[in-house]
Amino acid sequence: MKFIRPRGTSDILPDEQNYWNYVLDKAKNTAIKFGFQSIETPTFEDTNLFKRGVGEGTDVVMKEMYSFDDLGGDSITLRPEGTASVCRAYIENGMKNQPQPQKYFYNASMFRYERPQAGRLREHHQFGCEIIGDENPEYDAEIIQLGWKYIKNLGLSNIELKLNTLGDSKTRKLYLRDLSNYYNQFIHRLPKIDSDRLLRSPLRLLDSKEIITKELSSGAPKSVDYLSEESKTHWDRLIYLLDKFAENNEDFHYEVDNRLVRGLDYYNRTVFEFIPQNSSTQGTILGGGRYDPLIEMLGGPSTPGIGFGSGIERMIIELKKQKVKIPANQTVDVVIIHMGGIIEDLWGLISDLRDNGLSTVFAPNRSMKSQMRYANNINAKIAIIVGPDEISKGSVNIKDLSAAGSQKELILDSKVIFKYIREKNIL
RNA sequence: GUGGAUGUAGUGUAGUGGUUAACACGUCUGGUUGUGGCCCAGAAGAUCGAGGGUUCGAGUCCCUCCAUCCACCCCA
Repeated sequence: MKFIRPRGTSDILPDEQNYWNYVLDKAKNTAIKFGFQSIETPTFEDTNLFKRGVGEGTDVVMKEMYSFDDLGGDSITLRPEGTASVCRAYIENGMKNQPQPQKYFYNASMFRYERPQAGRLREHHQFGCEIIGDENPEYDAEIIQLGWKYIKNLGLSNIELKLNTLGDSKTRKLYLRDLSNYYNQFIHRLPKIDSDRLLRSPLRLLDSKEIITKELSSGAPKSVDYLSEESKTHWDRLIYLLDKFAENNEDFHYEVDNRLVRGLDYYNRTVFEFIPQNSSTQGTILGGGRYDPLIEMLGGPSTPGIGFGSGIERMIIELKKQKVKIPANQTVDVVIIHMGGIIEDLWGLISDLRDNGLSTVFAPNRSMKSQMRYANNINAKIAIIVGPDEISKGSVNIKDLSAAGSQKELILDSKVIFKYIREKNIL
């Protein structure tokens, strides 16, 4: 019986870690520059949190949740997304008593029972950012700038930013009604997929891939025309702010796409996505929007919020596709090559080396040639060679593995060894 | 959940019904006594994704399952 990992999960092996470290470093550092703070919430939550927050009618809740009853009989769900949990934490911990708005970032596994594909997993990792407690469009602009800056700091290019507004809940109902009515006129011409969807979520028809629907969609009512006075002001202001931002950042571009829809119920007003040009269908690298009704829906005080989630795995796929140069994995600094069963005489030295910041390992107990090969194969920078001869003399041989024939005998004294390494500038 | 493609050592591949499944990279061991990278030699490593079936005989054909990939759906 062989075990294999569950479908749609992945092992992130040491060779891949430089990508993960790179992406997460850029993500965190960028968010910190924008004044965001790290937050962590549990991997699983009360199932109702997601039903209530994400929306009973959404695909995510209806057919993609990892839900189960725990031994106490409570229904538990592995989080399918991050925002609901963060908002729950905001409410539960009384974060409204902290300076507003609160700005959080997190990196966490998300779980959705989906049919796996490249860039779509059952467990994937999201770096997410949220601004909670201020409804002004300046923060819409800020979160978009943060997303953009993050992607830019990663060294990615040719990423499109798409932007839309869904209006607020009142005008949205009106809009949805008119949108449904519009498509209903053509119900007999719609492909079955879309006539089905029309009942569930009419917004979806706007970004349908069916040719007929696409044609019909060009004449469909636009959400921008249904904005309330406030939402219109909000939207216009956001556009103005982004245009201003673009004046100082030449490579910042956005495109208003009134077919852009997002799948979670809590979104209102601003929604946006960053999508690599000529990407496949699993292309969205970062997506988010405003969710003003959410906290109240979860039983908290009426509190606006806006945020985004970005898929780490998708970022890495794109980094590889664009051949962005990533720093290599950290390698070992010093390998101790030892003969004659005297390794225990070197533990003091090994300890000193580590305490002074050098990653140090001893070679496996094999022939010297094999130990040297080992040092080479793990890309170590320095070999320190000690056998019975050196022990009796109280010395070591130290060798710079990047240069041929650079071996030097030193006395077995960590200070002398550090001095030599520093002077020779080997590391 | 729907449709399609694929599945051979750790990785990448060859093998297109017939003896002990091949090659490259990687790993390990050697190339005389304690010195890596190049080179040379050798070894280990695959019940050919799993289980059934057809056949005298299957990695090769058929079925089921599993997994990966692609499209849909959905989303990060």
